[in-house]
Amino acid sequence: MYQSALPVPRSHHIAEISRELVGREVSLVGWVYRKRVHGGLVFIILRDGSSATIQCTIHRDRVPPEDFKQAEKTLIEAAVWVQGVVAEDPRAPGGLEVRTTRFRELVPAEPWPLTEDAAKSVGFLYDKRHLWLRSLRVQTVLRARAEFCKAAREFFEARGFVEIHAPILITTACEGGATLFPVEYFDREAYLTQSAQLYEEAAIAAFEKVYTIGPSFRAEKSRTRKHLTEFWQIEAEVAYATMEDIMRLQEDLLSHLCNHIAQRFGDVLGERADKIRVKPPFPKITYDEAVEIAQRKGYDVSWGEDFGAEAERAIAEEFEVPFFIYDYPLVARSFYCAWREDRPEIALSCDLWAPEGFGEIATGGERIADPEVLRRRIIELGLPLEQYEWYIEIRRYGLPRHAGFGIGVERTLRWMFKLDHVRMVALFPRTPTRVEP
RNA sequence: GCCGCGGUAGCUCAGGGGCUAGAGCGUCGGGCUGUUAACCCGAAGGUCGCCGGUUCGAAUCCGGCCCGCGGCGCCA
Repeated sequence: MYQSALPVPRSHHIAEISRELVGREVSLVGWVYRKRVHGGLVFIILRDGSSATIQCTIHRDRVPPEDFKQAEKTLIEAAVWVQGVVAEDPRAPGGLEVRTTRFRELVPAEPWPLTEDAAKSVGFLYDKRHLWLRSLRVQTVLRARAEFCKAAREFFEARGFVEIHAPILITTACEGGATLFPVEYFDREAYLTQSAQLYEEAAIAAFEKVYTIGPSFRAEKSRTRKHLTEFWQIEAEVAYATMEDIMRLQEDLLSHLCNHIAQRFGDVLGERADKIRVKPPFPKITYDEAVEIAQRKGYDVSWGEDFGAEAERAIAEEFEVPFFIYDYPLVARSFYCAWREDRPEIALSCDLWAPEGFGEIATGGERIADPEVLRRRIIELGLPLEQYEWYIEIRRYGLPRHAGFGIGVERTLRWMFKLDHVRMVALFPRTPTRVEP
């Protein structure tokens, strides 16, 4: 016979408790978020999977003796069951509380290591990330990440894109070879993917429009607030598209994501919700104009180089909404990048930057569609031609001009919520100094 | 990879050649029927990151190493 893992009745989730339930009896299951004992009165702030909390009051003379004893002894993060009557009370946080009639500790907890003092230690919090993610603050960001990806799917599905899942184990480098994580693959060496792009390019000859949401890995020892060694991208690739088309697609996508998050997280975002309610078109400046801004603000950028951290911040501080930088020098871009016919030193490539000093969140552009041009480019850059034969071969069978982009999930959410570090957006962030827990 | 800061109780930190290494929070025991990170009294809790050196004596000084944090570089 089937037996539930929940040995007690549950009538509501905490998020469902409202003034309409005042006077009604409810039974709740959750975790002890805070506990305060006042002799014959115990206050327990309960939270559950609905990411809401409610205060439960347990009076010694209103519950069975054993129930009171359990309430008095239970520790933070123990799983408990509470039955009681919803009451309005100005003394309760949020104005509502549950006047408890029955209490049971379902699963005990040891003393909770994440004390208020522990919050001062970033290293300790990430050491205990498996516990820290129970905090409401972390939950909010992770929930936003889930909504972010859901909204992206809605966006692409409504436009007829096909979702693909590109391989994680690869042998063909997409960016610089030095940044690949090697993996023992039987008697060969393989790598963890840096991007789904090359595989998306193969798939557009089947579906015309594809997208993917998945992980990317970069073996760079970058100690910054915008780098993870394992991060997620939303990538899309479109047949018959130009750089301009792909810029429009990015504007539409990011606007959709921003408005979705602003609507769902208006309460935590406060005034910032309006700030991120952006709409197309976004400002567009050339690389040369970006260099001018940097130089005007006192940062030295020589043509053909990427912007340093300070210059990037300075440029991004000039804007209030996301913006594009296009007409990048070809030397600063990857091997697959197409270029302007009238100015071969200029790539058909653009970056999408978040404003307010945040900087780059997405890169996109048109790819080389001609097999011979691509071959020459690979040779010119000294890349291992044999590994790219399949990638070139796609182009020998009717591959039209096409373009695509990849937008960083963590970086974009970092900007939306104005977070200190991209690692706050990852369930278990991976950085050069951290692969655990 | 470079520069800087740090590692002392479960957590945050103080101490900076010499009695038994301290405080707050948390935990445990006691008290308290309206708290909001409750409060009051008491107690337990330590490989002072690791290795070596100097010294009568090292948590403390010196050298090396490891780890973490912040920034830069690299990079999407």
